[in-house]
Amino acid sequence: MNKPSNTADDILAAARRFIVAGGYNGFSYADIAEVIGIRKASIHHHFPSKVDLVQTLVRRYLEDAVTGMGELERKIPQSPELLRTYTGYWAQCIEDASRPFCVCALLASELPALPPEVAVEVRAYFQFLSGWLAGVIERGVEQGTLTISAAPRVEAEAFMATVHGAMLSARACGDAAAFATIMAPTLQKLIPATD
Amino acid sequence: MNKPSNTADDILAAARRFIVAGGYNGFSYADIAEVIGIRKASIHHHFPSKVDLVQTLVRRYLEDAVTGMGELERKIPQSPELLRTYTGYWAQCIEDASRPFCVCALLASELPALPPEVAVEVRAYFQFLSGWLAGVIERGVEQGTLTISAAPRVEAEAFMATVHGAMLSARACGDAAAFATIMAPTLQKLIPATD
DNA sequence: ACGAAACTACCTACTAGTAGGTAGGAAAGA
DNA sequence: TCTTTCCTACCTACTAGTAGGTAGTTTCGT
Repeated sequence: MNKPSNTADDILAAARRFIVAGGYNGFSYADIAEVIGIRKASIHHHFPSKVDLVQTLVRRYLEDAVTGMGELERKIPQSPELLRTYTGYWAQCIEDASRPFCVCALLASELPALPPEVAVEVRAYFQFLSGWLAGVIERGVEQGTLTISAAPRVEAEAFMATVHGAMLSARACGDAAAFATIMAPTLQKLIPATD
Repeated sequence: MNKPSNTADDILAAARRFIVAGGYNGFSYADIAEVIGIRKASIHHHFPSKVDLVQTLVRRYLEDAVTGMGELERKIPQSPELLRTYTGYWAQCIEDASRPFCVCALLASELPALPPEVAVEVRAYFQFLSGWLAGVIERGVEQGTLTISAAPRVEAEAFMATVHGAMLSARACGDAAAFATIMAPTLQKLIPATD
C-alpha cells in the first residue's frame, strides 16, 4: 500500500544522523549524497531545498514523538514508571549510539541561526514535550505516586531541562553511561519511597 | 600596561556572539569582518585559522571561568548562596541578552563535528565546571547547608545538566525568564528549610 | 626605519541550487 | 496489442555565491 521507494526515507535518516552529530550547518547535500550513494541533485528531487528537508525531518520527529508518547501512556498508566521508561529509552539510545542526541535539542541550541520554517517546528516539539511531561507529572501527583515542590508545568520544564542537559554531559565527557547516572537522582527526587 | 590593540579582542567577542547564536559552523570570517569593520584577511593576521580563533576563545572562556569561580568562592563561603549566585549570574546574562547561552554548552552539542583541538578545550570546560560544582556541593553537605540524595559528583553533574538544559528551554520557548523558573525548584531541592 | 596591523586581490574547495536529459515503468487510447 | 504519453527517479553538467586561507603591499605608530 505504501510506496516502495525508500530513498526519501534514507535521505531523512542520513540527515538525522548528520544533524545529531553537528547541527543544521554541520552537513551538506554532498555529505548525504555520498553516504547513501546517489548524486546530490537527486536529493533536490526529493527535497527541493535544505529547509524542506530539515522541516520535514523535524515535523516527522514530532509526529513520531506524539504517537510514541501516546502508546507509552496506554501501556504504562503509572507516572513513575512512565518517567523511568522515558529516560530509559534515551539511556538506551545513547548507550547503543543509535540516536545519541535529540534532534530538536540540538537544533534548539542553534535556534537563532535557524531558518524560521525549521525554528517553528523545533519550538513545537519543545511545547509538546513539556506539555506531555506536565500532564504525566500532574497525574502522578493526583495518584499520589509523585511528590513535587513546584507547579507541574515547572517541574516538567525542569525535568526536560535535566534530560537535555544530561545528553549534553554524556556527549561532553564521552561517556554514554553518564546520562543514566545523572537521571537517577532526578527521578528519585520525584518518586517517594521507592524500592 | 595592557596592549591598546583591541582588535583581537573585538574579533573574539564577535566570534563568541556568533557561536552562541549558531555554533561553530554558523559563522564565517566574512561575518566577523563585517560586524567589526575590517576585511576578513585581517582576521587571519590575528588568528591564522578558524580553529586557532575558536580554540583561543574557548581556552580564554575556561580561564575566565576558573578565575571567576575562584573569586566567587572567596566572596561567598556558603554553598547555598554560592549556587544561587551562580545561577543568578546566568539568569542575568540570559535576561539582558548579553550572553544568552554558554559557549561551551553550545559547542558541546556539536562535539562530534568539532575540530579535535576545539573539542578538547570544550571537554576541559565541562570537567572543570563539574568538578567545581562537586566541590561546592560537598562542602555544603559537610557544612550541613545542603541535602543531597546521591554522591556530590553525581549531584553536581545533575545540577550542571539542569543549568544547561534550562538555557536550552529558555531559548526554545523564547522566554528568558524560563531559565530562572526552572532553576528555582532545582535549587530548592538542594537547600533544606529555606525561608 | 622598523614592526604591527591593516589592506587589495586573489586562490581553491565547497555550498545550495538549477538546467536539461535519460532510463524505465504505468497508464491510456486506438 | 502496440504505441504514445506521462511520471518517478535519477543522472551529468552547470551556476552564483561563500567558505577558509594566502600573497604581497600599504599604512601607521613609535
